[in-house]
Amino acid sequence: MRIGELATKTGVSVRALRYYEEQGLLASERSESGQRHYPDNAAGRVHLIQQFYAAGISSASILEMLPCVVTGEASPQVLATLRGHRSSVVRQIEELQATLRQLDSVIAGAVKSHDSGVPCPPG
Amino acid sequence: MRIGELATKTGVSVRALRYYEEQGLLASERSESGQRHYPDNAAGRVHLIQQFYAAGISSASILEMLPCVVTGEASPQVLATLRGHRSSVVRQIEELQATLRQLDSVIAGAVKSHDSGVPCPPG
DNA sequence: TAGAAACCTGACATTGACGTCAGAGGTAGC
DNA sequence: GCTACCTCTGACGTCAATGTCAGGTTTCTA
Repeated sequence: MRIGELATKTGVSVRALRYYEEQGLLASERSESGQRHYPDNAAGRVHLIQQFYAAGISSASILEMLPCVVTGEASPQVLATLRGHRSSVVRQIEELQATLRQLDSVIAGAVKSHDSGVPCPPG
Repeated sequence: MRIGELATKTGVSVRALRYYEEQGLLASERSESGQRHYPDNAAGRVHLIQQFYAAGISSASILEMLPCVVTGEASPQVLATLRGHRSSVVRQIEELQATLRQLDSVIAGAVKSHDSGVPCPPG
């Protein structure tokens, strides 16, 4: 498929896909005229990249890990990187769960005070 | 306490604390000469701000929510904002958990293949 | 075979939470 | 009162993942 189709299929912009290629994260075959063509599994790859970005992992680190994610194998150095990111992800989850509890308690309190007619901010 | 002490106490840079004030997130009293002075509970406030930033919430949104987090009350509009952020946080947690599973499976596979002497990348 | 729509490269713009530097004034221990 | 360190404002720099625009080529559709 061409880049536009991959973009709509994944919900990622064309610009972003070109950027991924620039970073070495997403390969493409080129037609005679230079247009990019992607295999069907490219969408999965894009989702994987997005997932890592969402975890705050940089392009360079993703580049390091990607082949190992695909093949399921890793050198000791890459394994260390993977474990580092793993613990970072665990920390992030814990922080977000704390944030969630915080938000829940505020929401619960707010709903109650709204029931009793005491909104905030006043006005 | 002055800004430097608050910075070391919270692990947040002096620059960041000034930025929080600039955004209206963190108040301070000023001495005769213009230096900032913070009450003891400022550290807790800073941690709260950091927590929200970590959840991908913008300064403007934090500014909207903060008084309600403190007082435990919220107007209907703010309540909607809170709920929006809540579901965003839930999504983030789910995504991170998926990422965690992904990393774990790669790590498990990598450890196994390393045991059997097949590292990746080769070399 | 037009003409629209998609694609190309290249390059500058954006956003947000800070980093960093300059130049000047404040504060605390000796 | 000297010295070292802290703080002030203001302003420009940074970083990373895009947005956006220009100017040109390719591909699809009527």
